[in-house]
Amino acid sequence: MKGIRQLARHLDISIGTVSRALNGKPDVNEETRKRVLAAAEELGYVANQSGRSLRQGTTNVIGLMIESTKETVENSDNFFLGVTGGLQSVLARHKLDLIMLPCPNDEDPHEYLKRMVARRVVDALIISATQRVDKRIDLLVKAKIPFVALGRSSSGGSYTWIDLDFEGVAASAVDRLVSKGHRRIAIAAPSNDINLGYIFVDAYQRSLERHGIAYDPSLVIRVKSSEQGGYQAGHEMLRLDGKPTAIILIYELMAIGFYRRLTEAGVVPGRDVAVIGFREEPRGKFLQPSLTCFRMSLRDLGVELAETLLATMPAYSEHYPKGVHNTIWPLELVPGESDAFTLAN
Amino acid sequence: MKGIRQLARHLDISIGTVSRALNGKPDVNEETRKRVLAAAEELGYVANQSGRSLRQGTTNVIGLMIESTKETVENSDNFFLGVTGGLQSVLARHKLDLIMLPCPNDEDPHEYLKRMVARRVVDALIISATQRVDKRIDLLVKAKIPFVALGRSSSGGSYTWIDLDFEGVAASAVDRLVSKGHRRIAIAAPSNDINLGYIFVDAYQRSLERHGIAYDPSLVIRVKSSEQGGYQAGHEMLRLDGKPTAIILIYELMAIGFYRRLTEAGVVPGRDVAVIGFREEPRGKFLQPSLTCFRMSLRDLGVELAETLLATMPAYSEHYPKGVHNTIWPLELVPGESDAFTLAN
DNA sequence: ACGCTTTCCGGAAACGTTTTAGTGTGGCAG
DNA sequence: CTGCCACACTAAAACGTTTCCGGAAAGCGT
Repeated sequence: MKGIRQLARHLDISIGTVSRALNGKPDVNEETRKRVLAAAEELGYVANQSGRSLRQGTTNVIGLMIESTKETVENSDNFFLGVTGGLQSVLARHKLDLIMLPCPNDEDPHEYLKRMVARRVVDALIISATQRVDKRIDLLVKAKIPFVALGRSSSGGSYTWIDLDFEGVAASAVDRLVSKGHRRIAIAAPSNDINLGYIFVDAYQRSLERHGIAYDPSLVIRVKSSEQGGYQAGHEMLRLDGKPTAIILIYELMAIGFYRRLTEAGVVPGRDVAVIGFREEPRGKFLQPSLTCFRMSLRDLGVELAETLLATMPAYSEHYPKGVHNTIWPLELVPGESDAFTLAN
Repeated sequence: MKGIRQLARHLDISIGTVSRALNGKPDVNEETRKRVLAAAEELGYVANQSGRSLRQGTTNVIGLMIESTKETVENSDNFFLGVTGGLQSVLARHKLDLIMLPCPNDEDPHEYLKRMVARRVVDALIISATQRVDKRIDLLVKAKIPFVALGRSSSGGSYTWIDLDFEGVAASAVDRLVSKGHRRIAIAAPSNDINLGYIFVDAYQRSLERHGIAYDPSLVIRVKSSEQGGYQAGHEMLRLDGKPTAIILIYELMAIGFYRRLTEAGVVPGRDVAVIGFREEPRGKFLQPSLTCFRMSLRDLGVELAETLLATMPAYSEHYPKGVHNTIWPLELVPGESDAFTLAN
């Protein structure tokens, strides 16, 4: 277990042969290979990663960069853990390991990523929480590190990303509300620079206009994507002139605070105002009335992410269609009672 | 940026000197050091981690192993992300990076850990979700990898761990309920092998007996630590002979389902039965009535974890008290309305 | 017997870094 | 002048692995 040399000596065989045997290379007798494998198992030998990485210039590790800002901590809940399941199921087939790289919240994500890239600790990366213009993308493109962004940025350049189908979700939500007679539909969007908020609101605007409803900027409420933000959204909505009869909440978590503020004001969600949330959360079930929202499989998203990532890695491009992929990930409507409120018209 | 050799050539200096200059070693002229540092910055040179690790047998990386089983995904929510903040703030001072190692849910955690250890990809480890008897601990002890377990096991052997103060929490909860006149107090504990459940129930039993209340095993309800589990717990509690007047829920998340089942039966939490939860969750606020529970700072726990871990690492023992540490982490009671129900007696 | 191919294996170089041992210079005390 | 030391540096070894290259042995057709 000191290294391959010990193993080779123990077998009275050259280390080159041992290495080839272990790595499934040709040019080694099947009989010998069996002996080597057995001995490795018995002595508990596993190749030292540093030595291997140094030699072949590859680490066989994929990094998933996540940010542990207070907001992410409060919101993302099971999101990343859910995605890793699907990721790993694909990566394992190629003997790739996944590690999560949590960016310290007192460090600039861009600097952090630069450090990780320079140290060559991963072969490829998945970045998340993509900003509207995200310097990390230029960095990775320039460094020629294969990567896929979970969430598209708005900066130019061609790179691989996967993003949720905000357009589809916004259209579906607006269509549903309009079909119930609503014309003044508000939307609560996150106030930070995550690109999601902008794309979502754009799609919301287009959907409205498709129904011949003029876009009213005062109906776009920008708040923190948190429970408090939802409360705030409820507060602001109640103060609006020409009160909206429906609202779309981009983060499901907002619904908690939103309901609370409405209840305080004696307004009943689902009866006096129609509410649609966005991403389903397992623990959203408690909400009364149940929230109409959109569901996706985190595991499947992980699988898609892994396959898309492998496609960007030259070493694996034989199995996966090479090139730049831009994928829109669909979600499915989960009807609830929160948008039961219907306007006669 | 091809490597230290390029940098050395560019400076017309030997690579040994460059290395010493960059690493703050003595035997290098201050003038030279400045030149080297400037050139490294300018050319964007960062040492290749594999080369360095290979040479010095150390990776400067700390691993936090987490399990992404379905249960963990549903429950752990922001727990790990919250802890990483504190962890990193300490580790960064020693130029140590933190990575999270998510164990694939189709792989045995013990095997996974063995692989990671053998590959020598981290210098030290934090393991979590400690089992009642946990093979991982023997493995790490035997391999002489510095580690700290988040959660103690019940197997023998001396190793460093940090665990939550279940004894204190159980005693505090029982005392509080007893002082409100309750004598039949149920407890909902997780049905898996996580050691937490056992320790908690033991402490619950001792607390009861301290008040002269006989321990009744039928009041211990073992369910999944999830929302469904809470529903199940509510169901079982309603069926018990000699209905309990109070209950302790080990996972806050259980409260969602528990409330739901009670509501279905027309039983009002806080009025007809006293409920105390365990660990506060940011998104528990929605519960009506608000749940009496226990709070701790995840960030502070992370700091403690990091310092304890460093104490187990020989290379850092100068700054931290060396040796085996066993720490009990306190929590603070957060009074709510869920245990307002008081028995006259 | 000869040449050719195939099969299997050993030797050695290479990856990028840190660290040890050694070298040359100059200053200073004797 | 000689010996000694401190200083700043160079050269080279070492870490553990993979992979390239060459060569021995065996099989096979002529």
